[in-house]
Amino acid sequence: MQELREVALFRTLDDAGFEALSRVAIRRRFRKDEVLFFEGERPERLSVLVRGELKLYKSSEQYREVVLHRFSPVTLVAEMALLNRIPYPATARFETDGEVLQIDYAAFEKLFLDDPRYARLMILSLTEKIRALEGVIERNMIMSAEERLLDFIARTPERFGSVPQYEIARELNMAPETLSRTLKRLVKAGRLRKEGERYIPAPPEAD
Amino acid sequence: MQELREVALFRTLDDAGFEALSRVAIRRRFRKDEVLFFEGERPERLSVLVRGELKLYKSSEQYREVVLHRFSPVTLVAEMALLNRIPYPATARFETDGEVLQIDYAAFEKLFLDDPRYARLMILSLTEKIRALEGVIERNMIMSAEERLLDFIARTPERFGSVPQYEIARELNMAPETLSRTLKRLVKAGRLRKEGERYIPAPPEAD
DNA sequence: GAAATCGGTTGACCCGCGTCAAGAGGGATG
DNA sequence: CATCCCTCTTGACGCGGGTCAACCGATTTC
Repeated sequence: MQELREVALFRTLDDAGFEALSRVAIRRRFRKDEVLFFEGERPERLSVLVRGELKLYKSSEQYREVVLHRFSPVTLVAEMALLNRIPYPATARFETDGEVLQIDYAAFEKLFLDDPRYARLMILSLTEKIRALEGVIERNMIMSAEERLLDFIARTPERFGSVPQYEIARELNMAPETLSRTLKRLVKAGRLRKEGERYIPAPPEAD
Repeated sequence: MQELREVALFRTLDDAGFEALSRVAIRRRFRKDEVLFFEGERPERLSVLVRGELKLYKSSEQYREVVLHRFSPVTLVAEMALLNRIPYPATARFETDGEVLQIDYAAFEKLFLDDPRYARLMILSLTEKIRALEGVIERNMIMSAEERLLDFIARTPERFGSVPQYEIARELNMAPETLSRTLKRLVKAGRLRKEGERYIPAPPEAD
């Protein structure tokens, strides 16, 4: 249960509180592609991701899928729904094998709701989620595929070459074909340079 | 300054606190189309909308525009940015003439940060914003124009007739032409019935 | 009563991007 | 060496929805 110590929220606990928390926490294992919870389900427990990659996404009958978050350990998952006792607004699915620790709501409430430090941390965690959602909107509704790609290369140039392109395409929410075409177009327009597997942004100067 | 009493957050204040708040609050008037703050600007003050309609939106050079919120009085605006001292992630522009009360950050901090009730209310306000953002994502990325329209009619059928259609189109984030065409298509397909100015959902039964 | 205005409709067209299908290169494996 | 299998590329095509422009009533204004 040592992983619990890594969650900022739980650092507010004294040893007795932590002891109590450990007693009620349940460890659950998941395989790749298994679902932690579905959109619309009612949350019963607080989940803490301690191993594996977890994807939180919305989807429709029309097969569209929008990834709201990709969680890496160690982090709280979907505390918003739990706090408000509302159905999960999205589905969480493991992208690798993974593990969560779950704490039932009653215990969670007893341990935290009266602790003033808890509130500060919860506010922090919530503002993080707001920023993440704003990022999703920014990237998927404001930016074109081309802008998204340039932004991605500027932020994490090392991903090219270390990971297959279809993987990058998924992260960028575009078809692999679109990625390939966009790369080619940008190189031809002189806005990117190809160096081996990598692509680096070219300054907008004529030579 | 009586409007301040209407904000949930400020109800936590005792009379002395409220008195102090009133002394530091500044009232500012805005005309339609004026900007309260721009995306990227650093927040200095907490703004409370007390009159008029305020639109919070993101936009890009490619002229795309996504409305994150439409605020009606009385409500806090963009407290997230202020809390985290980060630049505003979006632009706020008045859609009608309006007024805000502004409280500078130092005063705000002094009055609230130590009040435990404040934290609960701030958490509430933040979770509201998260839900709103999730709604934006749901409506604009998951739903098609048709689904958005049906959803809108199901929720607020009375808007048709009481407001021009181009207005409704803007709320639904689609061109007026698209709205007109979609309405026509749905009526022809028997999924909507037109009653005067109104449209009502038709059950999916053949007669 | 003619002209202007305004909201809504309709057709033509375009753009971004997804999907489908057919290669093209390059390791691994027989 | 030949054959798979992967990943990436390329072309053809389609779909949703935006934009432009013309047009159609219904009111208002002169």
